[in-house]
Amino acid sequence: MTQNRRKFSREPADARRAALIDATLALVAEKGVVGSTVRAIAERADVTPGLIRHYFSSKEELITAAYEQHMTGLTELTASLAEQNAGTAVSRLAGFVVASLKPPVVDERSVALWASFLNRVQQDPDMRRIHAETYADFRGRLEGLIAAALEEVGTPGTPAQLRQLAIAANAVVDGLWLEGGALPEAFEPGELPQIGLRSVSAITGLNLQIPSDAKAG
Amino acid sequence: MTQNRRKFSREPADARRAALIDATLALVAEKGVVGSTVRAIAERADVTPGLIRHYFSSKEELITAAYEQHMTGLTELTASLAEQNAGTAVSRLAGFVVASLKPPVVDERSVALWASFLNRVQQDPDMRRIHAETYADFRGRLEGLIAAALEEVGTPGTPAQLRQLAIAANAVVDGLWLEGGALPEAFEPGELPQIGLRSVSAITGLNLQIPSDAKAG
DNA sequence: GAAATTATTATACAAACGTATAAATACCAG
DNA sequence: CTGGTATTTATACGTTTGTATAATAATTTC
Repeated sequence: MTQNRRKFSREPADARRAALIDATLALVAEKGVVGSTVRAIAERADVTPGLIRHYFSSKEELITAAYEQHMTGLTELTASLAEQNAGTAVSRLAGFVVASLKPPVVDERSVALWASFLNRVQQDPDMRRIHAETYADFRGRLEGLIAAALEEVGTPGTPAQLRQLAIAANAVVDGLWLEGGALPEAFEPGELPQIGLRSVSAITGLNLQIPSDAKAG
Repeated sequence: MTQNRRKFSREPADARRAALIDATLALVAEKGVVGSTVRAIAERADVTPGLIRHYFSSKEELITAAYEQHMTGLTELTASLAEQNAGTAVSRLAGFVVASLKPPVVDERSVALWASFLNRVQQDPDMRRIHAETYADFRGRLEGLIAAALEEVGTPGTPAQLRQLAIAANAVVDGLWLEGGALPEAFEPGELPQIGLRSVSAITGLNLQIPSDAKAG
């Protein structure tokens, strides 16, 4: 009988960890956390199941790591896409809103991941901490952009006002992001960025121009 | 040896179905769909696992029934709470917004359920149909209320405008609902209805008074 | 180039899963 | 009070689950 033991190569630990996390995110988006079995994750990463326990002491630890990467990655992706819009503070805010409401940020997979992790977020203290931190980070960036834009046009807000404006603007963006990812066929291409800009304009009293690349969607 | 077979009583089919669905929703909110095992659902309903298959031909069918009940129940609950605000069209709109952003509509469990079902919604055609219908129903009610309020104050909107206003208002409400249910400790009591009213006012150009019972939360 | 290291695979195990089927008993009709 | 019915319980089966441990081989070290 020929030996069927499979060939393999030893990868750098960082790359292997990253590959396992990527495979986890891909699978969690499709099947949810409980539906993503260790065996299926290993198969997606082209690795045998045992290896997962060499890098993560339990499935739970892998899930937590994947969640943290997804959430921080989402904010960083949005911020980096928004940075293309230099210039005035108002245009930076507009760029941030638009970036939040276009692909690749608006995406079925991203929303699916967010939803799949929510149960754990509500029950596991570590997950809840990550959620609170990433939510505060995103809303904080938005609040900073709004504050700068209001100052720029000569109508600065009080801290209490800024807090409420940030919560409201964040809610519009989150709501549109969610619905765009959950039910894409309900919206015309480019509709979400447009509505997002109008809404944040109305809420803040700013006049957010539609950036030239806002149509893509 | 004494017989340990448990006592039971034969319940009306409707009541039994309802009890099984209630148990399913309670468990799905905590553990997600896959994490809600048939055995655990049966235990929560104080029944043995086999009985579930007497009322539902598979776990999937039970899950679908539970989802439909949850989503239609949520919209009906909101609408019935909002009906207390009779009077002008503007106040009816305000009442609807406030009802959407207070308990019992804003609730960790409700948001958990929404999130838990999303995966199935994205992959199962039946679930997706239910999702699209309930989303369209909720947004449609909002659009009707906005249309009536705008007419009332003498500034009616075009269909295209009404559509965009409804999407935007729905996004604010959904975003606030979601964040209030996902991270309750991030908001002051009564903050969500207040911000919701201000935001929808800004978006629609209407002046939504704060109903007298908007403070509770 | 031989030896040591450890990343990776292979195998095993008890527990839990959805579902199928058979046995029992609460309730209704007479 | 006595059957008949079908709701409900009990048991069983084959898979799949997360995890633990032992065997192997790719790579590094000297």
